[in-house]
Amino acid sequence: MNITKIAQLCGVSKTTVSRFLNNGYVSKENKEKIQKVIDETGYVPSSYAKQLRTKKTNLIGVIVPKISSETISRIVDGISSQVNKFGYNILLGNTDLNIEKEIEYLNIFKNNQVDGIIIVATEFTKKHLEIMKNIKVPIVVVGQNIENYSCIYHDDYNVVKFLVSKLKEKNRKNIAYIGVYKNDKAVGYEREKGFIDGLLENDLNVDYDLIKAGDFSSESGYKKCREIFSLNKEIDSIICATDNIAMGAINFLKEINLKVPKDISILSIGDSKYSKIISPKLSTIHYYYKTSGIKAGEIIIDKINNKNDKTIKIKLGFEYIKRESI
Amino acid sequence: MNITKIAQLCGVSKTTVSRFLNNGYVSKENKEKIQKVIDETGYVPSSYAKQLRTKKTNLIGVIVPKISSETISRIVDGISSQVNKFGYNILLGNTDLNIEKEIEYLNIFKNNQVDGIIIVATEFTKKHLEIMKNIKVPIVVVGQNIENYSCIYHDDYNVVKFLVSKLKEKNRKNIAYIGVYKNDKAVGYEREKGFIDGLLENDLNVDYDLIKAGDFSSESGYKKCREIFSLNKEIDSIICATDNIAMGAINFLKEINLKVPKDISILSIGDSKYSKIISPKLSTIHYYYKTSGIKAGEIIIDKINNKNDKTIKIKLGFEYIKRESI
DNA sequence: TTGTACGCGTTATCAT
DNA sequence: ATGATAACGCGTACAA
Repeated sequence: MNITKIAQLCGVSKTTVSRFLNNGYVSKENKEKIQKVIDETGYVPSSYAKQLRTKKTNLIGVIVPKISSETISRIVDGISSQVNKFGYNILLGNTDLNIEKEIEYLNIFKNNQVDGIIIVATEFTKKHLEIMKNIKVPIVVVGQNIENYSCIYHDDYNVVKFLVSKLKEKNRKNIAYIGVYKNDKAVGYEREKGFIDGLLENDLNVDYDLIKAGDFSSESGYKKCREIFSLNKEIDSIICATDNIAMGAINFLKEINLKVPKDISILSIGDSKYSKIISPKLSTIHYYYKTSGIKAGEIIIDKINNKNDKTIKIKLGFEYIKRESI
Repeated sequence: MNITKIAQLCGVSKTTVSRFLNNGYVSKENKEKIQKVIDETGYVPSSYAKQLRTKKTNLIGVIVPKISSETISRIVDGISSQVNKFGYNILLGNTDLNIEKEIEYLNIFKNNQVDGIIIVATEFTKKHLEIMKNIKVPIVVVGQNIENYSCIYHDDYNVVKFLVSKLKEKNRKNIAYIGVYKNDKAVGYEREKGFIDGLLENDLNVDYDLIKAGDFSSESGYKKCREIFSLNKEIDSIICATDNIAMGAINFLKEINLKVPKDISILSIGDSKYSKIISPKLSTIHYYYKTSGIKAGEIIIDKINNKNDKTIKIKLGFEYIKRESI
């Protein structure tokens, strides 16, 4: 079934049917006639023919490192709810933390196939930027601030500085840090930098032995915590780059019979669903992940519809959630 | 840039370029020439023109109730990893638990736009089935067994029966159950039915006061647990339909100073990332969510490529993960 | 091995 | 208010 056949069944030209479908001027008579035939036949216009003609797909390409992560899936949730309102759908590029696949998806989305791209990446290499430069559709970056691109990100650097000051308030002075590898710019690099500068600003000693980096898992938190305590140094608190890491660390502390928060204070970032369920409940930072997805959706649609070429930067705030671990 | 211009730049016909792109016979000379021009220009064939011509989009429509859920995102992860291997991508339909949107997405995906549909729904209404009947592309259902459709699902009914027998082994006799509303066929209906039949098979008394249904949140688990204990009945164990619910229940038990597993045994289903982090670590059922996504991907691609019309049913097994809560 | 000519289903242009 | 016709960019019979 196609527009020509519908036109024949109605005894009108396909131009009229097309006008009917796209809200052009059609006589009442014909409107009714066409609607009836469409209902009877269950006709749906071919999206690819339409795309070929209009150069629009109503698709947003969303590139993410790992869809099965609470953080990422909340961002995607936000993007999806926002762009759906405007009739857009999501073409999902799940890269499984594989940088090659990120590049691959950028290439797939290049030129056509999608009307805009939202990318949530941990690391932007030269290769990324080179390809992105040659992409004609608008691009929005979520999670970090990349020069010359519209970005939605959190203030990772200052958040950790803030956490250090919270510990200082409680008179904690021997603070360890468990983060992630630094090629992750936001979670790895920025947060660790915030930690070190936070110590300096609060006149605390920077002991690089107490700064560890692993991956995003709770297992990593557990291991790194063990490493820290094997040094036999005095430690009264730990800042963890993510809730997951904090949970692993707490598990290790339980094993060596240290009480949180009496013996050791723990602070982390994420406010994950489980941070308020576990015991002790985590004192953590709430980040607006879903909001960041919504904002990214807003911006990309503005760029698409209004050919808005401005580079927009949105630094989202944060909320300190005090619970039991401090 | 299009195929005609590339052809001009190479001094060949566009047919030759098309053949080059689709692995047809082209002389070595021309192959090199064309490759060079493509590299220089960064040409990427127009996907919509190709789709219009071939009637293939290489897109799989994936409809899910909520992408920001550990269970769902693991399924999507599996689908994505599998279909990517065959050059397919995912068009994501996130319905935010809104049945109307499920119907909407089915309509969007109808006829064209995608080559196949994978749907993860909690409830299949008549309206769903009516639309699905009229969809020409293959459909695979994940999470429950729907007549006449290929399905990947878990054995929810027998899993809960199994859990009841585990409690019986430990001589627990007063078992409560916290589940979810029964219009969710798999998690709501099947699991609760398994619970009741499990009691009967083990010669245990069925007390409907001790069977509660809420939503999927830990808050619901907390509330329902409180309701159960407000009855002042003897209770020595609780089976929870999900890990989340179990975590909420455990939090309530802590508040009334009941020890898990000494006073109360807890069993649940899901083996979520956090079930092994919290204290006490949950004894739970491992479900193969990612695998179910992979299988769904396998089947849909088989259906697409081989026009395989058989209805395939896969009931996945489960694994009992004994930890500390029993 | 290569090229010509046509058609996929739609929308845009221009006349009427 | 309506219709004839071209064009979007590609793949593919068919002929050479």
